[in-house]
Amino acid sequence: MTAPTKTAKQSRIQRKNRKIILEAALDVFSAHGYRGSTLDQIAEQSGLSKPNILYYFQGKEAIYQHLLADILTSWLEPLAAIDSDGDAVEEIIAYVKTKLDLSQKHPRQSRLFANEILQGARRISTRSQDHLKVLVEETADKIRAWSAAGRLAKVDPYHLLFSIWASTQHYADFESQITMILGQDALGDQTFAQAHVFLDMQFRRLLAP
Amino acid sequence: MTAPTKTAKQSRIQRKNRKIILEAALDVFSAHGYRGSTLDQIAEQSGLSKPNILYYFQGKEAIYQHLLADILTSWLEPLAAIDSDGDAVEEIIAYVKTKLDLSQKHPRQSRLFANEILQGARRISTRSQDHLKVLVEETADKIRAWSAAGRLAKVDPYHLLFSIWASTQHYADFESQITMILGQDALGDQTFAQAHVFLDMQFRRLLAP
DNA sequence: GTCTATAGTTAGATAGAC
DNA sequence: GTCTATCTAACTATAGAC
Repeated sequence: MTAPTKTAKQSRIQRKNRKIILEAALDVFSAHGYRGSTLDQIAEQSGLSKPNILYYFQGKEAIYQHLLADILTSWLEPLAAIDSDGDAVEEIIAYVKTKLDLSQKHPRQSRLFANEILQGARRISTRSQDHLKVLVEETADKIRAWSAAGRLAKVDPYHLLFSIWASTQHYADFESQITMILGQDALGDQTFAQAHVFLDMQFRRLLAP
Repeated sequence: MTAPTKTAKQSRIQRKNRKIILEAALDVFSAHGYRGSTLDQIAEQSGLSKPNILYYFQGKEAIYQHLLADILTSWLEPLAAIDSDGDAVEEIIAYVKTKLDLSQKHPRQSRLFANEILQGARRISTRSQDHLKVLVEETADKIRAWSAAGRLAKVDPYHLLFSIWASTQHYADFESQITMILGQDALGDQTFAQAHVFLDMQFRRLLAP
């Protein structure tokens, strides 16, 4: 009778069903966006009934918010991991590779996030937005320090980050266009290996001091 | 009584109202995606009534398809304009600038297109998809020829195009994230000038033979 | 060519039996 | 915990008066 909440202790079956629902919802939301997705689709994809889904989550928005929060966290982690004491070029090149790997392994998360940003980021809390901004600011400071120390070419730190995000996430977000061009069975290990070679070269040439 | 079609002769008032509707629809579709947009929103934005809109267009999908076709055309034009007899690096650098300018001047078109690709390009006709593929293939040939002639660094032509598309369209498609980071009044001439300096440097360093 | 009224669907969410 | 049945709201589209 009492609906489980995020903080309450959960039984094994509760955890399992919540996980099933979130997995199905990630499929649906990433493919159709928030408004384009329906509880019916999530119900069918998960194998649970619609009322049953609403027993585990307060509503459509609550499911979406849960997914979005998880994605934001995994999105920000690699940024914070950039080590200002490490080798400048190698740190950034490693960040590029991490982001590209995320695009390959978690394309649905990338697409859900892209959908959200594309439509104005209305559903991202001010709290999360501020968190993102602070982390970017700290990263920009690291990059500026490296540039000033002559360990990195003099580049605008913000536009460098935009370029890295854009060119790595592109492989997840624009997957349908890439398969349109490279062929149906495109986005396998081989294509990502080629992408890695290309991006590695692009950013090494750009960043060499 | 007889609804105007695309091919039929149109009166001045018909052309004017169709234009008003398409302009309003571009606002709405680019901000909310296809499913997230309603005829009510387009009606309010255009100042026309909902039935009146359906007098000029067969339905919601027809309006969207009209916009999408226009966007695909303007998207492909600059690709075809790359001149294989021109200076290799300068031709590609000019293409980068053209794409960046398109992002600044037509962000709504870019976002509508990004929404469409992101959600699987379901509404782009096979005809248009083939057209895109052929044009990309021709451009890849030009790039390979330049590389073979030593006028361009040896780079994978497809991943070069992906990188250019991603990094230029990013300024339109991820506008809400950019303003989140750079501040509310970010996407003006100054930011685009900085982006141009950055991308110019990035692709010159990459492409120098 | 434009309007009001409304038909016909589909959506999110709830009630209450089991 | 899970189900069937249902409420209410929103949406696309059409009918028919003016």
